[in-house]
Amino acid sequence: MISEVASQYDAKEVEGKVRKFWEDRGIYARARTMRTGGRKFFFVDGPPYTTGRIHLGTAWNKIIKDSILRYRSMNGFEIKDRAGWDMHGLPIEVKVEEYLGFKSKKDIETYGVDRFIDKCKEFALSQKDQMTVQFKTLGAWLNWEDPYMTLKDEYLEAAWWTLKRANERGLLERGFRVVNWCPRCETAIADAEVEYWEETDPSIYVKFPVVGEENTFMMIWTTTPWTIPANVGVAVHPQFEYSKVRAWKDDPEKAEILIMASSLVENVLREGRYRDYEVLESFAGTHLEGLEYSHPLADLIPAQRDIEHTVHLADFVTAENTGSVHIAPGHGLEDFELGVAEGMEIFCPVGEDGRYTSEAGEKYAGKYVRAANREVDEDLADRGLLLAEGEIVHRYGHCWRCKTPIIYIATPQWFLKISEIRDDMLEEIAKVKWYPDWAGSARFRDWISGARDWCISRQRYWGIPLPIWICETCGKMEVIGSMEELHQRSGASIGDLHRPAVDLVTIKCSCGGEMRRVPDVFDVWFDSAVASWATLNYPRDKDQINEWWPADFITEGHDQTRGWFYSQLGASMVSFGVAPYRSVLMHGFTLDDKGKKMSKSIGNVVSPEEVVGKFGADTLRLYVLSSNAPWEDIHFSWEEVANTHRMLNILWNAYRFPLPYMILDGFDPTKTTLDMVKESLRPEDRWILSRANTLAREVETSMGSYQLQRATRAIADFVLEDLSRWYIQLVRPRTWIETDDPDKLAAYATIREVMATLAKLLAPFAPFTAETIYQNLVRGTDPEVPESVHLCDWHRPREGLIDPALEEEMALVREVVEAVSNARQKGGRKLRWPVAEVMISPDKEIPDLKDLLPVLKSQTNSKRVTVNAVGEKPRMEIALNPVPKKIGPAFKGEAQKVIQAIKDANLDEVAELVKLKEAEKKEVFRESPVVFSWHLKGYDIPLDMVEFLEKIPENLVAADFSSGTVYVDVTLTEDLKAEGYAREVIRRIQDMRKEMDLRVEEEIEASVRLDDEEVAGLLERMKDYIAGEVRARRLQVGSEVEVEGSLVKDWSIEDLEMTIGVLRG
RNA sequence: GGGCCCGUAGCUUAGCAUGGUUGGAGCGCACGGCUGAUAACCGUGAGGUCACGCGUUCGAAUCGCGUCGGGCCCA
Repeated sequence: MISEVASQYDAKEVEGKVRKFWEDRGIYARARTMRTGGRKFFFVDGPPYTTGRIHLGTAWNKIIKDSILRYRSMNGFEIKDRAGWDMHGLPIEVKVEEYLGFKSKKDIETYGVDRFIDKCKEFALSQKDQMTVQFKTLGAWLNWEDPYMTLKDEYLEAAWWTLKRANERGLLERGFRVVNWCPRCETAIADAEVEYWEETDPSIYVKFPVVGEENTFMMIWTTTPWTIPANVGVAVHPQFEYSKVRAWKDDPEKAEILIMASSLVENVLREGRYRDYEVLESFAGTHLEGLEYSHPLADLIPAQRDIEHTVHLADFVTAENTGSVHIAPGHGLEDFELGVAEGMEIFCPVGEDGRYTSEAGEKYAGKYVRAANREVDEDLADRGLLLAEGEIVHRYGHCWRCKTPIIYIATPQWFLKISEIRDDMLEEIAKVKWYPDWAGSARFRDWISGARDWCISRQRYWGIPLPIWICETCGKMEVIGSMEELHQRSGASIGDLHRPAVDLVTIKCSCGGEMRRVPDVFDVWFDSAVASWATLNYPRDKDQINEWWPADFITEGHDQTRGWFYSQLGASMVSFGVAPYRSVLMHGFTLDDKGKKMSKSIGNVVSPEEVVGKFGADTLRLYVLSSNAPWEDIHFSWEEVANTHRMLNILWNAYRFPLPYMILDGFDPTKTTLDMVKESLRPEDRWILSRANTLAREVETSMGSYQLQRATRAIADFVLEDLSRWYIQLVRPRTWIETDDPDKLAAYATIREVMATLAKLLAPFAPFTAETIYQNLVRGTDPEVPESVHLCDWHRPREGLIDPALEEEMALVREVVEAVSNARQKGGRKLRWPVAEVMISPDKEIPDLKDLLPVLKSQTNSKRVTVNAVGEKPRMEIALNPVPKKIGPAFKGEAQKVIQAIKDANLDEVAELVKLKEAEKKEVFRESPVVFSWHLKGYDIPLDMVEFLEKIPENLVAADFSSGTVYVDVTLTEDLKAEGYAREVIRRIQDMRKEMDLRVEEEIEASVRLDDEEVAGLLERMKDYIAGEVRARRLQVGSEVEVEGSLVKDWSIEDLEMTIGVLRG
């Protein structure tokens, strides 16, 4: 049974019903199980971090995934699609710390690590649940019942196993390295976790006293005075030229000797407010190598007294500030590398809490480094070693969770030696199919080329514990790969692999000593890095991985180039030596309408709930899918969202329009199939069927390269242009036919077929609307078909129904109708008034329109349509135009008479002129030109003195289309007038029926009073026609008519007053 | 500072890999039309230094270089 539907597209209602239907009938699960045995499609969900709220970007991400998976499923693929959740790490720790009011790690220890971990877990799980609901609202079909969660034991084991593999392959290394360090969180953080923004910092120029040369200084510049206590060297560039200058302020006798890059001398002396200087000597940087200097604060920092300070050569030095760089290997990455290479002491007198240790000397010990900047400046100044101090605004790194400025300190950490497998990685990504291509060939490639060793250890609690045990006695190290292995090695059974339980497990070493776990946890990026096998429960489950791995497809935002695309590749190369994915679609970001990033502080954030609340999930889905190519950023625009919604509303109207008629006629598509009405199909029916299948082809092609915007735009264009604006207009009169006319049944069957096709094409993108249409028009009439549109096979284009020639013809017809519309407007004749003739004059070959002439006639409301041969035009009236500029000089005094004679020329005389002009045209091609003259009333008039003006006859109005011109004859005859007035009256009565809320088939009695005898007479002639159109049992028209009815209204038609009454029959 | 991407009407965009009639649409605006899809729909019109500059070419929105603005990532 087909049912009538709401007159407005109500997303909330539609989506609520469909969601319930899916749940009640277990449609999702069936969609997956029914494809068992099909070609496998392994999709790995990039796990969103469990923040509790999804944003527009994550919504878009899941919508893309869902559309592609639905499409694949309909195409017969057996799909693996566990949803994933990223649940460990600092962000949750920080939230829980805030919630508990903690300030440092000590608070956590006091509170109890076990209780803290429980809280983190609780937090992560509840936020996961909240987000699941939000994703489901979007219609995103993933396996939500059994998602992979990074906090599950089997997931932890996947990470453990991977690290064990890394160790077996010699890619795990413990190293003393300089790392990004958050002094508040007291942990190393990854490069990816550092957030940069502008910060004001000191900018100081410091003089380092050269040993053995009185009053001589190496000049260095720094923005981190607190690193001066850890200084152990100075670097200069071997190729730069340096100068030793004698500079003074007031008294030349009190001059100092300063060493710096020659090109920067002026700059440094200006900073130090020197009055004048002289260059003593200049030399290459190499000349300075080995030069010894003393630490400027050696008297305050006892440890510095035993360190030898010298100048070193380094390529990373730039010609800025002084051209000499202060080197503190304990506090800088380049410093550290240079320090190790040059055998410097790695001096790091700063603790994990960001405070100086006792090694920094009594004066500094216990002070927070950034707060000590001022004090270091003063101490330098007191010793006469501060040349200048100022401020600088520059980008500085911060902990992306707690926003504390990071510091660099040298600490022992665990690393994966990515630098050793970099080349293999480059080789592997070349085998991956990237959408768009440059995401892999340019962007990702660049990133990997610069890849460094990956610091995977964190000094935190809520994460996967590093499965590394070290013997306290002999230092032997062992990496454990699973819970079972841990049990076998230690004898201990623990219910949960998280801290702190795992910290207590000890293993007997072969030396007889006791092995303890290193206290670190994994960098949270390592969690998601193992997702492609963890989601298959590998290594616990050894079978699935053979069936599915590697992933066929993943898709994430372009920030994941350095994130998940990379971390997964790294972990997979370490474990398996190949890339974990076969194809990657990189998508964009959602920005605001001005192209700016959405941020809470600017207040331009739009949430997905807001959009869904106002317009519904299908609108949001179609909007994000169609607005851009997936890899471009979306500039979110409410206006465009509203526009998308409008399209859905039009689709809804197109869908619901035929329903009442079909119901009234008891239309049963299983009994009246398209095949059965084949003979009755009109050309326009064949046309819309052709268009629908052409559309299917376009959608398929676009999906082949993940051009979701092309697929969805093609569908929207079809709905608006072909279905709503054209086919529905053409088919309307046929639905009013009352008998069981084959013509009507053909229309019904066509509409149903087109809507069924459209529902399937729309299913991946607007699953709710598609389901609603399908349930009513397809499933509702045929219990044999699949229960849901999402259980259907994809609508493969039916080539037999595609007729390109017909599509071309119809395109032309539409152009002509448009042109006629244009001409009518120029001629002041509205469409309701029929015209006698439309004449098409092509100026080039056009397709044969024979089949479509009835369409042309009805849509242009004309009595006759004529198609002329190419170049043939209606007979023009020809006006002669004398050219006074030429006539004047030749005829002088006679000129005015000649001009008048030309104007007065009779038809015969004009005909002679036409003949001459044509002859002249041909003459051009001959060797000897002949001068023609027109003999008129005794004058010989050279032809260039007369021009033709073609004048369209009064009764015609013209308008151009792409292949010619249309002429519309707007002459009004009595018959045309009668019909025009009749249609005006019909339209008013229909309007009143509508106002009275009458059912389509209900009968009425109507009366029309007007004071114009002529028009009354015309209407009288059309009485039967009018009565038929408005279903009036009785109709009275005239000046004496007594108007009565349940509704009486006055109307003004073409400046003529009428009173119309409608009585419920 | 570096890499990759983007910049077309007030707004959202097509076209750009393979340079070639007057750069297409939609929304919004103005005017008109249609009417049992009706809080919908259709036509016409106005609206463009194709971010800017230089170059290649007979010819550039399209190719190259540079500048500016935006995004992601890095330093």
